[in-house]
Amino acid sequence: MALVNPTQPQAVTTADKVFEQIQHAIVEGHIPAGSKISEPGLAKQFEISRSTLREALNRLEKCHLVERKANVGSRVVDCSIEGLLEIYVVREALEGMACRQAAENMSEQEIAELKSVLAQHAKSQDLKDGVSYYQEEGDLDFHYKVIVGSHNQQLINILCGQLYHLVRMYRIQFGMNSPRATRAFDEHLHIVEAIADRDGELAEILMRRHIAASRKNIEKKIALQSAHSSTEDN
Amino acid sequence: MALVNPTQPQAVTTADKVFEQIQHAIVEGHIPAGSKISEPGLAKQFEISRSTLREALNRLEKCHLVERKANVGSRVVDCSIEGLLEIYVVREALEGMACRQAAENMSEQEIAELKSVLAQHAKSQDLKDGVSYYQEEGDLDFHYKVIVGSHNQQLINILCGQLYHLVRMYRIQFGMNSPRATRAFDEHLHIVEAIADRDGELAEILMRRHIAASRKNIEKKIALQSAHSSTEDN
DNA sequence: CTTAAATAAATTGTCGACAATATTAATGGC
DNA sequence: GCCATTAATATTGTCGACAATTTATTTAAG
Repeated sequence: MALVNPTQPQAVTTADKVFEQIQHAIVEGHIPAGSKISEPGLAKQFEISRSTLREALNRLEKCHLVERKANVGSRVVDCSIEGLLEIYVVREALEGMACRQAAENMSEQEIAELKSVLAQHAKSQDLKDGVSYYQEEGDLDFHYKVIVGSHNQQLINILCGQLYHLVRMYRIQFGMNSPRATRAFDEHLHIVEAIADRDGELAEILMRRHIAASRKNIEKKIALQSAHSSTEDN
Repeated sequence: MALVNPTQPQAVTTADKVFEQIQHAIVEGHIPAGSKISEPGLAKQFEISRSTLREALNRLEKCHLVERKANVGSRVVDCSIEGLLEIYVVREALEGMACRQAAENMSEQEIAELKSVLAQHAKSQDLKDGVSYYQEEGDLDFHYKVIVGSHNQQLINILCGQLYHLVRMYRIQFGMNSPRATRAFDEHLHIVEAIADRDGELAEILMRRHIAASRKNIEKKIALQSAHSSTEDN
C-alpha cells in the first residue's frame, strides 16, 4: 500500500529505518514543525548512537525536512504559508514539464496503468464525497505516476525524492482536505487524455493549470482565514 | 570573484572545507566521473577521519555529485549524454519559472544590477570573440542573478544549491566552450527587457527558449560527434 | 535593578575502534 | 580446466569518547 519511492530503495541499514521513522513523525507532526532537534535526545529515544542519528538527519536534510546550522544544530523546517506557495510554484514548473515528458515517453502499458488508477478513483468517487483522505492519497498517487512516467531521472529525484514528503507535511499540518475533489478528478481525466494523445504541450499546460488552481485555492483559503481572524481581532 | 552561494553559507567546519575541495576536484575532473570513492583512501589523503569525510560525502550527495549505495560505497556520478539532457530539461522548467518570478519580484535595484552585469559583458564582448571561458562564467553569472531574483527560496535552493555544480561539471567535462556566445548574449538582453517590463509570461518563455536552444545545440553537437565517430569506425 | 563579563553546562564536530557486510582470493569437486 | 563453495581480505556501518564551540548560568560592576 505504501508508495514505494523508486529513488530511495528499500531501507536496509538502521540509519535508513530511523530516517523513515523520523520522516514519518515530522510529516505527521508528531515532531512539531520548527522545533529544535536534540541529537543526544533523539539518539537515546531511538536507542542508537549519535553517529547513526546524524546519518539519518543528513537524509532528512536532503528532502528538506530539517535544516542544519554549523555548530548550532538541526531544526525541523517551519511550515509557513510563503513556503507552501513557493513549493506550489516549483511543482507547477516541474510537474508541468514532467507531464510533458510523460506524454512523450510513457509506454502504452504505463498509460494503461494510469488510466486504471483513475478508473479506480472514479468507482469510489460517489461514496467518498465527504471523506477526502482517500482522494488525497489518490491525488498523490496520480501525480506520482505521471512523474515517474516522465522517465527523467532528475525530475523523479527532485519531485519524488525531495519534495514529495514536504508536500505531504504541508498538506497534513495545514489540514488540507481538498474541497476540489471532484474538479481535481476531472482535471486528472483531461491530463490523461492529453498524455494518451501524446500531446506534450497540452499535457504540460493542463498540469500547470491543475497545480496553479490548487495554489490559488489555497491562497483564497488563506485570505479568508486571515480576514476572519482580523474580524475576530476587532 | 567566486560566486558565493546564498544557500550554502561560509564553510566553517573542516567537513565543509573538505566538501568544497572534493566538490571542486570532481567538477574539474581531477576525481574522474563514475569512479569509486574509497573512504579510507580519501580520508587519509585529506588527513581527516572517516566520519568527517562521510559528512562531506553526504553534502556531495545533496548536490548530486556522488551517489551512495548501502554497504557498497560511494561513486562519483557518471556524465552521460542522457543525464546532461535531463538536466537541461529540468533547468528549462525551473529557470523558466524563476525568470517569471524574477520579473514579478525583483527590486528595481536588482534589475539595475542585472543590467550592469550585461553591460560589462557587452564591453568585453569584442575582445573575447574566440575566448569563450569568460562568457561561460558570465552566462552562469547572469542565470544566477535571475534565479536569486525570483526570491523563491525553493527555486534558489534547487538551482543554485543542487544543480549549479552539476551543470558546471558537465560543461567542463564535455568541454563545452559554447559557440553560441553572441547569440546567447542577445537572448540575455531580451530576457532582461522582459523582466524590466515586469512581463513574467514573456520572461518565462524567453528563458525557456534560451535554455532549450542550448540543449538543442548540444544535441546537434552530439549527433555530429556520433556521426563522425561512426564514419571513423568504418 | 540592569547590564557585562566570566564561568559552567550542554551540544555539536571530530576521532579511532569494533561489528556487519561485501568483495576478492583460495580451495575443492566435477 | 571451469564452476561452486569456502576462507580471507577489505570496506562500510555503528559505536562511544574526546575536543571545540555554543548556550545557559552565575558573578560582578555600574
